[in-house]
Amino acid sequence: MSMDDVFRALADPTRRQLLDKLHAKNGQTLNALCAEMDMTRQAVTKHLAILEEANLVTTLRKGREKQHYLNPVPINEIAERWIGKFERHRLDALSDLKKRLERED
Amino acid sequence: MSMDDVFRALADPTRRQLLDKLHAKNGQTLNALCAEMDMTRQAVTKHLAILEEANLVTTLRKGREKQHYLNPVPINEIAERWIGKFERHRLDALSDLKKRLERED
DNA sequence: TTAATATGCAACCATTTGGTTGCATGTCAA
DNA sequence: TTGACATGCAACCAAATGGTTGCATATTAA
Repeated sequence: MSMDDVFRALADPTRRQLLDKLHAKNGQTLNALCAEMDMTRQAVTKHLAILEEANLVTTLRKGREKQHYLNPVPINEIAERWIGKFERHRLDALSDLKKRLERED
Repeated sequence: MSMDDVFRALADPTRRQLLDKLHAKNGQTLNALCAEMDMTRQAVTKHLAILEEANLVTTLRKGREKQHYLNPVPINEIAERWIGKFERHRLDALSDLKKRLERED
């Protein structure tokens, strides 16, 4: 569960897609997460194991099912590494502006 | 310069080390960045190319030298993807507390 | 002009990665 | 109890990754 694992876990688009799925609906089971994924269940299992190793996903066994939960803490720590607090507020303001402008199209 | 490139770039510890070096002192040249790196200059060049591709580093040619600058914008966008604004403030507060406690040791 | 310095390009190689298939185990429900 | 369902484990493979060496190019300074 080192920071190194977090970065490695986030490097793969499939794993980020899994995090997005959990962000949309937390506590999903393996089979649920496999839905609409263009690969085998075993491949998804491997990805989830890497996410769990990185502490980005927590699991809870419920009978024969396994629920998966997103843990946002490590992601926040990434931002803190290279962005000072005030600089971040500035960047957030910029980002907000950009989004507002995009909505006007 | 897609988000995919950003995550891939951050996945390698050597590249994160290069970002740390630039965070400590911006505008360093290739040779300067190679100092104390346990690999050949060519390897470092490749890493910097990947960081540049991801728009995490911007370069400026000065004669025969090439200066490298850190760009924090893409990193901020990572945090925004999975952390809501208010949740982030909560996480920041937690992180601050943790740091304060660590200082007391 | 010429030698030293700073960077660029390309071929090559070992290891890691992301995926597969095949089979095993554990749990629920009829 | 037995079949269906949810997940786990392991061997295998192609492609990507991170590193090397060797040589080329461009700029500065003596």
